[in-house]
Amino acid sequence: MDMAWSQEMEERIPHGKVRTRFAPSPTGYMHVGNLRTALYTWLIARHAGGTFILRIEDTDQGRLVEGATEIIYKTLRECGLDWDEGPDVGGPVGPYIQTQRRDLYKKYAQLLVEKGHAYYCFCEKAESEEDSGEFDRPDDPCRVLSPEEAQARVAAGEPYVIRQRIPKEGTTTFHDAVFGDITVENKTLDDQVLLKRDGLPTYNFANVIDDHLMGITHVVRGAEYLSSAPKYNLLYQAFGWEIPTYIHCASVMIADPATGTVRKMSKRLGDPSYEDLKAKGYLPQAVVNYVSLLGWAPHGELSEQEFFSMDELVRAFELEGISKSPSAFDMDKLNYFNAHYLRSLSPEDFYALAEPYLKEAVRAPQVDLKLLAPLVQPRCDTLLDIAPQVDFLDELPEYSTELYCHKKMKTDEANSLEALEMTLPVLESLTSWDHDSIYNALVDLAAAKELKNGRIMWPVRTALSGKAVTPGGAVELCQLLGREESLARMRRGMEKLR
RNA sequence: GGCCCGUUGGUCAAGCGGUUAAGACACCGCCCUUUCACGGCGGUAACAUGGGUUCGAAUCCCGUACGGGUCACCA
Repeated sequence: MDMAWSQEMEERIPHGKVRTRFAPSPTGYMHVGNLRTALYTWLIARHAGGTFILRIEDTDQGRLVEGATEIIYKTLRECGLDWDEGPDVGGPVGPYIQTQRRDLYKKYAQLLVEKGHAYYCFCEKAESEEDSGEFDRPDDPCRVLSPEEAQARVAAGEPYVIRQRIPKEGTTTFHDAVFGDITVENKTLDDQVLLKRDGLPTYNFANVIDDHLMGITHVVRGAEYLSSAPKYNLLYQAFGWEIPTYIHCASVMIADPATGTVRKMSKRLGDPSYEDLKAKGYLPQAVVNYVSLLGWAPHGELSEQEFFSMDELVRAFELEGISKSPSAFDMDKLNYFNAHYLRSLSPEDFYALAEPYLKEAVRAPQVDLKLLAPLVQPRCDTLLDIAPQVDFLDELPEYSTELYCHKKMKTDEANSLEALEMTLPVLESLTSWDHDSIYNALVDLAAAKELKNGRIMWPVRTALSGKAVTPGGAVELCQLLGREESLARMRRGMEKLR
């Protein structure tokens, strides 16, 4: 057989540098667990000054989702995970979409058949009902077909798959950078399908072929693939190829309030995708930073650091820090990270992000959103927290006069009315409506009456907002609402208290 | 069920034979303060379990329990 094609492919493989790949299936939104895998894969490449490749694994024609590839691109871009080679940017070992590599897999599968490490199978598609309760698979009769007979049936046009021929005896050991050496008995491995009836490769086969032909040095993936790793080794050995470094990452779990336990994250059960989190007002940097620490921890002197810029992450990321045990995604902690990133933003940057949310929530024309933004900035976990804090600016809500009673401020309904009555004329006579003028007027009034500031401030704030909690206090609210609206709301408060 | 993997506070986790077993989130308390936040200070809380090995074990070995993964012509 002419093996020139094989030689040719080999020659395209880049050597000498770390090369990693993220290889998602375009089957929908990007899951938080996928994002973490992508991040670790990218970090390993960047840390080593290597190459990061994007490959689209679309061999399951039945599960393709329209637009999913674009979502993958968008998510990676927003998270700062740039790729050096991929479907859109090309590269030396393309194409980077598996369905465009179709013929390749078939050739390699046939090569394996010739070498005796695989065989044609003409059996009907096995029923794979998980609850069949049957775990033992009978020997495949096609395994013992003579090559001649198999060839003849193929030539006759009979549909077939190609299966890997796993040795019945012995053991296979593989090495994983996270889990160490793992040995299994070959008899526990089944003759997995390599090439499907439709001529496309299975995930397990396409991975080995592509990872080799693309010169991948470090294979990063979820621990759910740990048990198929021995079969990969057998495949690499059958081809005589060098085995890449495996890096299996334990699953990302999520608390299940229904059962009070944790379970593996799943999109099907409504667990958060990157898109979901973004829609819920989380920042990409916060998500990336938080996710980086889910199953990895920096070592040495960095072990107490939790906030990392991308550059810092690239420098700090070491395989040794990857955890063997699954970790639970914790919304509280994500909130903490998001709040931190939100607060770290410059006023300008925060305003740019918050503006659409502020505009949506506040229509009153006199409210200066640039004044409002810094007040809400330290009070938000997510951008979605903005609206409910500022809704009172448009319209004074109905409220109970009990709001005027505050133990620590020593206020009650009676003395609040008095406070408002004495404050109103002071504010009415104010010639300038800026922060300092208002503040000084109120503080001076309190001093003149020998009252604690709170005795004045609390009633004013309450009258202006009708809420127990507001961004900013009495002075800030006066500023935001403007003179007329502020005075009107104070009069309204006095009416209610009388 | 077979095989494989895992197990430090509620959660993320440091630790890699000798520590008062870090730190963070959450929770609680105090301080700051014109509310609430922010910020500061402090507190509650952990090595699944039983055997070894060792002068000494959260760290090494074995068993048990519990949890997870896998056993598709899905990835």
